[in-house]
Amino acid sequence: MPQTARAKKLPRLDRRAWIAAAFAELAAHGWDGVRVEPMAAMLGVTKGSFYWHFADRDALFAAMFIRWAEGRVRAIRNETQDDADPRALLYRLIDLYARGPNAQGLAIELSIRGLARSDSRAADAVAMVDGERLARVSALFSKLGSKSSESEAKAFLFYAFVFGQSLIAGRRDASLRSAASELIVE
Amino acid sequence: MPQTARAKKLPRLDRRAWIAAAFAELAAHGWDGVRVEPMAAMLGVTKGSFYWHFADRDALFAAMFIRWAEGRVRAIRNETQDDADPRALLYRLIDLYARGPNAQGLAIELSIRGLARSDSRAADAVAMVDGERLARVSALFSKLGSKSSESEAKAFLFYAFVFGQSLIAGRRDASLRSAASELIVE
DNA sequence: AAAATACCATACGCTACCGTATGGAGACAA
DNA sequence: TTGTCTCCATACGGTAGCGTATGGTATTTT
Repeated sequence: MPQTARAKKLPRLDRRAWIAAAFAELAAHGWDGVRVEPMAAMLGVTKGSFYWHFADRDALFAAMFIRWAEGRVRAIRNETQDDADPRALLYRLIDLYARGPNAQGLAIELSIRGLARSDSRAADAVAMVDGERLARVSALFSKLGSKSSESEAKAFLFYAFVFGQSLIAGRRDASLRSAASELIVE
Repeated sequence: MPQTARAKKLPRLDRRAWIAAAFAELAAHGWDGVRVEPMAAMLGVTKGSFYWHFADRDALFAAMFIRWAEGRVRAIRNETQDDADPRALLYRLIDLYARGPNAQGLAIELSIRGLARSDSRAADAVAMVDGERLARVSALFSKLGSKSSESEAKAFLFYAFVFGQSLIAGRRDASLRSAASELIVE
């Protein structure tokens, strides 16, 4: 019997497709959701596909760490490249990480940071991303007139706030958030 | 044959013992680690014990949410009750949540906050805790001379920083942390 | 066209748990 | 002592998912 091609047009999958699906599940249900067989069903294939592209489930995780780190580093570079007003850029960054549209990316970030406490590869990935982000934001504060040491402290405060704020309370209080933002940027 | 009492003296377990063990596993391996049979083995009993004290695994989770919320509310009340210098109290709170000894409690907190995005009971628990914490810290800033609205914003910033800082980087930079702390408390 | 290669289906064994059913063992009361 | 109640052991059936083995189809290469 024919192997029941899953969509007539059979768009063979590659690693990227699997990784993308894995990130979607990670955002929706955490690491518990990233399971081979259910994902295969959603993609309309079987495990056979997965185990051709990846050695095992752990190899998928490793690939996710690397892809996430690369993507985040590229993102922060783009977001801080245009030389607009540094102050406006900072506010834009806060919005970028706090607002609704990025809820998925935020969930992914928090999940990876959660794993980083026990998985060294995940820890390496967040260290890389944090290093780049802190350096970029620190540079912005320097442009605003802070000394080197002070701009580093402000950058640390800035990012700690951005992520901490995402952990606290429902996103009901946008006014509280903006008020707190002003306290940082001055 | 005798039922091989697990320690000669057989200290029967109660709900509290199970919940305590569950929190230990949660801190160490996340929600994935909170599993009935492995925990029973560590406690030196069998599942029979668990399913006598709890209806199922989900009932354990529910109990953990409640216990955690109650404990955290009690804790923040104790920590802000003595009327020492508000400024010193704020610095002490930062240390309390950031330093090493509380790594376990922090891991638990982050795990629960992670679940809160999909579990409404967990979300209720963190909402209760956040409400109490923000109220208490807001009161401290008010004592320092801030207006009502401003002290709320500062409390929000304060707690966002405290938790965000725990997510960022290894705890290598204590100096960065203290410098950022001063930026908040002034 | 034939052969090699890339990608996937099918089927299987295996382990780790969940939850249930039932029957004790030990304490405490009558 | 005899019952009753609390707490746990043992044993079982069931499911979900991991990884493997093997063969089949489509696609590219020669």
